[in-house]
Amino acid sequence: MNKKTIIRTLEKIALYMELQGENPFKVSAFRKAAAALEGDERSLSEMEDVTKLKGIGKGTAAVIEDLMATGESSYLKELEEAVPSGLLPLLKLPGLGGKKIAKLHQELGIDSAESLKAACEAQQVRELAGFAAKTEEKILKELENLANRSERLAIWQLEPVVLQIEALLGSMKEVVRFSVAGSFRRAMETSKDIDFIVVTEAPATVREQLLQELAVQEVVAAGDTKISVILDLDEPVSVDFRLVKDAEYATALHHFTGSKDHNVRMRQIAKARGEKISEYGVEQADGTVLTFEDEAQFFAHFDLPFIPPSLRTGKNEFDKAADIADLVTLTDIKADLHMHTTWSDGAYSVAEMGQALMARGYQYGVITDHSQFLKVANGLTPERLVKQRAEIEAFNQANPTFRLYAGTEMDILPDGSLDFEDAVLKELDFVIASIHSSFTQSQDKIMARLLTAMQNPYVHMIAHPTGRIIAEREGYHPDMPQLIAWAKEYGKILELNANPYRLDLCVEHLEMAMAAGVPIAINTDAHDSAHLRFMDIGVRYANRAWLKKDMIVNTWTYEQFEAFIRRHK
DNA sequence: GCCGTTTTCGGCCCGACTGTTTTCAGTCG
Repeated sequence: MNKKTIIRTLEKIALYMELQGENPFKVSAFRKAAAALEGDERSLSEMEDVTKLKGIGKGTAAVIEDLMATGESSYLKELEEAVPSGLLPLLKLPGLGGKKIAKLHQELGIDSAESLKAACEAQQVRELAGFAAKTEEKILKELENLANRSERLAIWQLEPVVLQIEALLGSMKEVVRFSVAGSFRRAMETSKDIDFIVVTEAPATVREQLLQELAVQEVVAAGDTKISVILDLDEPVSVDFRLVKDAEYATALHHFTGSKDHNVRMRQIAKARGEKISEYGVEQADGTVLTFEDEAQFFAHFDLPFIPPSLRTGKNEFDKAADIADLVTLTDIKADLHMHTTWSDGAYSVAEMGQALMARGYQYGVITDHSQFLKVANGLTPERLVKQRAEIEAFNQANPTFRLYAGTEMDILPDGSLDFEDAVLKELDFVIASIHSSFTQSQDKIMARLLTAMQNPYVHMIAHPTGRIIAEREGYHPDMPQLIAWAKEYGKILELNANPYRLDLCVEHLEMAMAAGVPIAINTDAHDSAHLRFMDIGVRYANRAWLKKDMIVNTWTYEQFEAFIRRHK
């Protein structure tokens, strides 16, 4: 019996109890027990007594023991017999929670979306106490939506929308300051919607402008403090705007950045001190409300360091607060080691990319166009590589305060060989090896290809090591513990590709790499100078894995980096 | 169901909103 199964079982029990209209605190006790197991890094066999964990008591421990002894939970079985599984999807309907669904089941025998639809159409639902015609109509409408509603949207779908809205808010003179919040700010791979905190003294004007300027498909709510719209883009995107006063900015931003679990923990901390946190401020025992200039001051009030948004999981950020100082921030980044130019499939020249790197305040960077195998990307032959190097050197001559290196993103070919001979690689400053083809090969073959690259003395880094695209493509499933072991053995860098399409390595793999002491490079894989902005996403994503900054290659100084790339020469 | 340096009973994060009621329960983020 593994830990994940136990966690899932406890969560499933909570779900079924919810559908019985069970006491919400009892339901949340099972969720807390699951979270307690998840938050503990030890395996089950390493814990002698689970009830020692905060959040696990007699009841939940009994379920765990049952699972360990028999492989299943008799309690869950009872619940499954009592509650039709067809009710589970109904929890996804906005406006319906456990209590109402329990009532529909008990009073009308509803056991599925189909029977709920029939009952609404027969106008039986409006007869129940607590329900009426409006609720019935809403349920019918949401049942329609349930079928064709798109799930969470990927970060690469949301990022351009966020950028566009930021430009709009930045152009509005009534807007004092603003920030994106929610799960996007926490660098989650997918989000249900986008949240913005907007400071203004003229909410009505801002509201009208937003509704006018945005591609609004549907206005869900448009009050003085909250505007909620669905935008008509490639996919419909829900966006919430919270309009607040300047003094409320920090606490509102914190509140709407979440996560929910993080907020719960913060409020418990406040409560223990006789204070009360809300989005409007921190209420003192005497009733006065404190507000803060920014989130850092808000955290400082509770004797906490600034907790970066992507760490706000409610799981371990309070226990590991002392480690936050070791984490990377955008200002630590001194370079970008993976980018393309017009020599292959990029949109800007070598000089333009170099200028863009300098404009970001970096010390160095590497041009890494594709190699000859990638014909669709106009990959470079050895001859063109030589010509490109001359152009890079010319840039360096003209810009002595910055250093642009000549590199390549070389394909690892389907047959396991590398796209350039050692004689070619030897002449390059920095060599990235990556897989862009034959993703469906067996894991053995994929690993054999990666091993060739690992063993080549001129290769410095493996880019986007799994080949995944978020919510689109799983990639080629390398044996990650093995790959990380090789990286350690052969002294290679593994990439955190910061392009929001990829975020590869993922959080879990980054944690494994860091535990093994393998250096990571956060790179944008820019095909356009504007893509250099993805570094921000990469840094926030790296925080989620608690990557220490001295393990991150592109926080190194020019001298440190130089020493690393020259070590075999 | 879980928890306790105000505690073994009484509270468990907080506030807005909606739709139902006519003062509030349920849902949501």
